[in-house]
Amino acid sequence: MTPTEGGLRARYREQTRAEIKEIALRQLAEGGLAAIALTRIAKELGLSGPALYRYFAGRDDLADALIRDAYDDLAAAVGRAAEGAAGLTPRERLRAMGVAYRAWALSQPQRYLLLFGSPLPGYTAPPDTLLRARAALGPFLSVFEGGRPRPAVAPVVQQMEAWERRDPRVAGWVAEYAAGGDGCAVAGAVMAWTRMHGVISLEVEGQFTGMGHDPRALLDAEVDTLAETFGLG
Amino acid sequence: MTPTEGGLRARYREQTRAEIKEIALRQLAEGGLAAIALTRIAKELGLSGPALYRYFAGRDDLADALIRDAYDDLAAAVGRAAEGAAGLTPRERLRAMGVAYRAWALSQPQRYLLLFGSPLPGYTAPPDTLLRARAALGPFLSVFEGGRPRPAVAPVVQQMEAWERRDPRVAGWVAEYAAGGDGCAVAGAVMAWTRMHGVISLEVEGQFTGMGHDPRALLDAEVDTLAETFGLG
DNA sequence: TGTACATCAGTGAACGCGCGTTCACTGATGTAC
DNA sequence: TGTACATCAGTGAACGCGCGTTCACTGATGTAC
Repeated sequence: MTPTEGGLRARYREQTRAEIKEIALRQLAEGGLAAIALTRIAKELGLSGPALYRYFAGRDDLADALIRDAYDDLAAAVGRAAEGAAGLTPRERLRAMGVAYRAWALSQPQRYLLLFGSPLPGYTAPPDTLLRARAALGPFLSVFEGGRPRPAVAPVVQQMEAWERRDPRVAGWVAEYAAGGDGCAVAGAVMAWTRMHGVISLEVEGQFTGMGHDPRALLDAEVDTLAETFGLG
Repeated sequence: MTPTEGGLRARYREQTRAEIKEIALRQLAEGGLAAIALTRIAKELGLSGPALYRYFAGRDDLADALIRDAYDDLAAAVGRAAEGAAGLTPRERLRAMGVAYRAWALSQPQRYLLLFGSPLPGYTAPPDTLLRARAALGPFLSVFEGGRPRPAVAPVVQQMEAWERRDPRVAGWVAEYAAGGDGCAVAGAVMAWTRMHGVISLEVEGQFTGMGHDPRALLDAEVDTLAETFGLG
């Protein structure tokens, strides 16, 4: 008998799974991915170590779940920002989404690094994370739709167009977020991603310590110059 | 008696230190920072574990040395690229240095992540790494010297100017690489850094897997648009 | 409504692992007179 | 040139640590007739 849909057991089970992930997130925040230890999670929950294997197949399985949740959470945060700026100009929407992206990262640095920091050698994320990552980037597509990119980024735009023609899943992804999307939309979204990551990851890692600038101003500059490069209004 | 300058013992000592770092670098390349283990280094060297404590005060001390070396190596690579492109236009020099920076990172990904990847919680790099990091960024200063930055980056330029006025060590740093350097030079160098890091770190971590673009083209686009933004020739 | 059975959550003991680091020591190498 | 001594490299044993994971098990909870 698989546990009934809304049965008591099934509900308790989901609740315990959630508690486990919650404690794991706290350990992650305090000491990074390496600090997540099933043994200590169990102790904190008042359970014995092996009990956790009722809820997760092992350490990697737990890590998978955390990564999935984090991508979905980030995608939701970016999505909310996009909705909130729905009526504004592309440039303003881009800025709002960039701010939301950064705020998400700063509020939980280790969780950001879980997604975009150094990968743990020997651990490979599950394949469906690719889709979740694209969902987080999706709202950026619509910003760059119909832009007039400058010649300097033309090669990237062309490569993205070719990619979209080649891979139907990509075309589907673009269509979902930007009905008339083209290579320009993909190129813009990817470049927004790399630029935000460049600033935010260094900030989150503390590499800006002792430097005389406001990281937020740096991010704004990146966003604005990107809007210029892609000819956004 | 401290070991004589060029004495036999001192030379052997330096040689063994170098061998230890060499093996540690190999372990780093294979499994990241977490994979560096004194025990296994000793075994590979044919020594007992405690023997390593003659050469390094402990694991953190060894990590310090690796980080110092890596920064110096990166700075040398960038410096060579700068020298090789000495006579060219600022835009061409920037591109040459960007290519060298990326090549260094790709040729030894884990070493790049040692410098710019997720920091190991609990470990703090020694203070002098700040100077070494600036040395690696130094050659970029001269590229942006005398540029005409667009309004979108004006806030960053102003912040950098204020920083330069406030902190004499920064002024010294700038003077060393760009005699007539100003806030524009610092802003350009920092933005070059964050943009390169954005592209290169994601590439090195494998985040571009399955995507339809050439990372090199992406880096070129970043470099070219940056040259435009700062009004380089 | 009661009973027999399957399914589940959780336990305690144990395995095996590699790690960083300290300690008291031995023997070789260099140095000072 | 020889001798006494300080300094160094390196050893082997040991400590203490926490980890992931497997296993056989007990008892409670749900389910089917």
